[in-house]
Amino acid sequence: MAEITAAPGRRARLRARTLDDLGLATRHLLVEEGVHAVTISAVAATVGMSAPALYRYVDNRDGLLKLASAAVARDLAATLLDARRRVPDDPLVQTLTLCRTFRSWALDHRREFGLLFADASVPSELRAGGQGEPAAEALAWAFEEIVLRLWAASRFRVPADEDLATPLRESLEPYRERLTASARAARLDLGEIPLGATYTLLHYWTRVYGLISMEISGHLDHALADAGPLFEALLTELEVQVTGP
Amino acid sequence: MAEITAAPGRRARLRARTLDDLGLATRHLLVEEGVHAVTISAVAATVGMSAPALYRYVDNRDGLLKLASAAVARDLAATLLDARRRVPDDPLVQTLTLCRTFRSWALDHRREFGLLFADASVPSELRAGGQGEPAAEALAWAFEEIVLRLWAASRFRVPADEDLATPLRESLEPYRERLTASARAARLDLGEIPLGATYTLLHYWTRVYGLISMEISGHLDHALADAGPLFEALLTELEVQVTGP
DNA sequence: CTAACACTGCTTACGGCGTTCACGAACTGT
DNA sequence: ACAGTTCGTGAACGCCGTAAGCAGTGTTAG
Repeated sequence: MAEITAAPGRRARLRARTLDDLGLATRHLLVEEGVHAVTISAVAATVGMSAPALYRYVDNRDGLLKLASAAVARDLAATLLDARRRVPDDPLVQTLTLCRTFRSWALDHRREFGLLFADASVPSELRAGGQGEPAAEALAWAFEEIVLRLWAASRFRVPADEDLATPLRESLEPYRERLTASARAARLDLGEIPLGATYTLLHYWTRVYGLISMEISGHLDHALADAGPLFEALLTELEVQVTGP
Repeated sequence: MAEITAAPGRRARLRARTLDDLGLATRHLLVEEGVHAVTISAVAATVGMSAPALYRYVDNRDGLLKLASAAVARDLAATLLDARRRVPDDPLVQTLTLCRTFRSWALDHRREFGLLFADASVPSELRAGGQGEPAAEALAWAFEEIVLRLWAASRFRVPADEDLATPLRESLEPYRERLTASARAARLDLGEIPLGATYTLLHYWTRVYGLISMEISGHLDHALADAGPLFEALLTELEVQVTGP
């Protein structure tokens, strides 16, 4: 039920509008009052329908969250793309911009951030991208893509293969393949990506993402009033890694 | 209501037993079926009472989670203390042990981990320690304490004050004071803790905690089948930092 | 020892929520 | 104009959290 593929037409457009409205209303409730306030009846009331009517559009309550989630993911993607477009076509600048933009977005959209990345309530079911790609993966790829570009452009220093412990090398191998595939799909020609580069990528991604998510979830509150400077220190480290000491 | 301070006696002991049972039942449901399965009636059924009877022991559904949360926090604390006790009295060894133990515990107790640290559903209300200290803070302090001890013992290299950007220095200052106070409370005499040491502390704590929480919430799945080697690489880095290159 | 009290658990009851269903209204293509 | 699809409604069910009143049973003061 729900999700009927309709031929394009006036009716289909109306349906799409309603779906948008539902996503919007859901998101509004989510932002203003939290996930617990996202209830079928509340959303229905917001868009001016009766509760059961929503079932023409979504399968259940989680469907609403999925809807909002997709909208939020689009919003985040647009924000990141936009920030990147406003900035010189330099991979380093773009990398730093991406990180900073992601952090500000997260700080300005804490509950949406929770919905997309954190919430354990509906785990791994909420998909954002078209092909069923979780938002977190799409975001990771945005980071990976620009850092790979950065690496391709500057060939910054990365650990040599033999400096990586054997189990680490083995666990990175599939990751390198996935990166190579993604890069090819994005028409990025990088030749052979060294394992050290994938390690460095993961290193910074885990730190960037980890720091932001800790900040959002309040796990840094006991130490810092503002995690901004710590985040900037991280970016500086990244910059030094790329431009050399 | 609930939480009546009773004089010690047979009845009080019975009450304590029931509270334990409730925590246990809650935890069982949480682990086996997820947070959503933790419902007043389900817990009541598990312990063989009628649902309203639970209100003699907790204020509401969240009270159950609080109960379980406290039990889980005790369990984690015991696990960590125990692991530390089984290991030589060397700060470096103990630090590494603490980190590894925390990670294994988290992997073995994903839902409990979510309850203690992640869940946005009942945020910042669940307190674990006696004085209303969130579990995350207690855990952070466990890490901080041993690393401070490690620093005191080996005075490993940390960034000089002037190598830290000014805003970072300023944002670390209150943290240093809090650490100094905590250290004093724990009868750890360290003299003046340099800002660089607090930075290094925060650096590794964010990486350790960030990595584990990313692994648990599945945000590394797209890259690694097993984050173990990456985690070990992090610990190696910490070790190198301490013992020197 | 017994009378008053505190504690515990039960039944009953209410309101809110998610969800299903059967019905009618409105729109669509022919 | 008609048959079929789509959309929205009100009624209804079951589950859940929670409140209130009632009835036993341990506890304690006289």
